[in-house]
Amino acid sequence: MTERPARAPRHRADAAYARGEETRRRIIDVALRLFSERGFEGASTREIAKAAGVNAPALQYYFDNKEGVYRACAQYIADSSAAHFGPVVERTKAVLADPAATPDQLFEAFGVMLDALTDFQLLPDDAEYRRLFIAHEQIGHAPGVLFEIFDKTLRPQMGEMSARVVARYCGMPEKDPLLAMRVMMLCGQVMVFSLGRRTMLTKLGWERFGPEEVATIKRASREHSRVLMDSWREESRRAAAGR
Amino acid sequence: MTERPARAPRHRADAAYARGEETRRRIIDVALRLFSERGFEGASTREIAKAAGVNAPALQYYFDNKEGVYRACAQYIADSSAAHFGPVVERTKAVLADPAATPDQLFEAFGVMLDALTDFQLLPDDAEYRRLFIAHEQIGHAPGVLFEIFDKTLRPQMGEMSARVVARYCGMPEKDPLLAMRVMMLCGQVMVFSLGRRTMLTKLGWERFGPEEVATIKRASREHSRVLMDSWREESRRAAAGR
DNA sequence: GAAGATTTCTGTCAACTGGTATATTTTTGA
DNA sequence: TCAAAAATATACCAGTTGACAGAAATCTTC
Repeated sequence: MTERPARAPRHRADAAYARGEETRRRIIDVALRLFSERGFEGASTREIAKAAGVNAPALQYYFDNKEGVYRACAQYIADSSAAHFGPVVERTKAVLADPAATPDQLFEAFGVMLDALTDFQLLPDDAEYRRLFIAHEQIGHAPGVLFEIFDKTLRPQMGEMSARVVARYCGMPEKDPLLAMRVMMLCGQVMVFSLGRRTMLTKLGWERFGPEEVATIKRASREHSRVLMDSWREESRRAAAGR
Repeated sequence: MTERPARAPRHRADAAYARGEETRRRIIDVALRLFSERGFEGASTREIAKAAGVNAPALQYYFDNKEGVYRACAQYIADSSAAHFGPVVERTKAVLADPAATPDQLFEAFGVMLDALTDFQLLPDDAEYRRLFIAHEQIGHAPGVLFEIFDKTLRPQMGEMSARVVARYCGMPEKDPLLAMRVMMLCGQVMVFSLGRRTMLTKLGWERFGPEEVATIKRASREHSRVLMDSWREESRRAAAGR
């Protein structure tokens, strides 16, 4: 492998030559939609270029190649996701830092994370694009760029926070593999609406996941979580007493 | 639209000319794998033909066109799925037909359905292909052939059976939309392992869903279902008493 | 206002796609 | 054994794809 040859100059993010940055954003916007709808291979560079109002070689110019365009889209999603979950994670962190946190506070912290997950997957307009984009990666039908980013930051954070908060609520050890699975299954109740979107909508006779539907899901998932977490708590208590 | 022109003769399923049936099966085998891995558009007819040891026009000969090949694959999955779930549905039907069925029997009937779902999605070797094939349809990245078939038979059957059995266990009306959502979320606990396969494996630090892992999931999902269904039952009882 | 960097455009390429027409070989049944 | 049916093979088509080279236009800076 030799060094990357001196090629066409990359664009500048300065205020100067701002036009480039503008079209760059426009390309990402359009590409995000098309990659989501048709997958990495299904979306053609020409189509992206046309929809963005530029011509084909512009993609090479701004992103080197098709995968570069995809990579930029993934980064965009990662950034917006981090912005969405950041505050929630901080909130949970604060609750966990308080050694006198009540069970209700602990449960509420988990509930807020669950709500954030629900909103993220079902509510906003661009949730649909995110969902599809992720789905394509999940079936290996696209470079796993977004997954890589997620696996490094967001997922571990969210995973650890929820595990810790549930562990403390139930009096279980934080590293228990059973705990991890249980937490996953709690999240699964919500995630299934996103991952199995089509199935869920037809089965429930819903048109879409509007605000009311999402509220219903949130309520149910909280109730279920409360019931299950209470039962785990009771179980831990009995185990501790019987020891 | 004029009538279909008299084209190349279709193959015969007789014992006579059995070789054709053989290669037909071989093509479906290979196509199933490739469609699952790369999606409808991602899998090229030439590649399928080559992997099946035939040449390109053979696909036209046996299945008219690419979508025909896909359709045959979907039908194959649908058939094998029906074979998998048929006995379970019958079993539940029998329990429901017994007016003296005990709560334990009712719960067990639901548990068996949940187990079947888990096995179906996680265990067998070709579960992976089925899963991916379905996933591609779920993101609209393939003709919705399999979904159509499923929506007509399997899904309504499984859905109605599980709803009825849970309703009777909990003393809820069968048509309650809340019930439908609750049952979905119960199934979601299991489905999330299949739909979000990659995420789940990395989060739990598992290599694959082997027999032990599946057993663990089954045990947990049954416990959760029992706890939740009991709580719903209690809720119905209270509602009936307080009325 | 010119030099130089940045951005956009035209034209072209080889590779691959699904599909077709048509010829050849194999198998069957009388 | 031999004609018809079935199965396989050869050669080709028009359309699309990602990528590239290089010219042209636009903007910054001095």
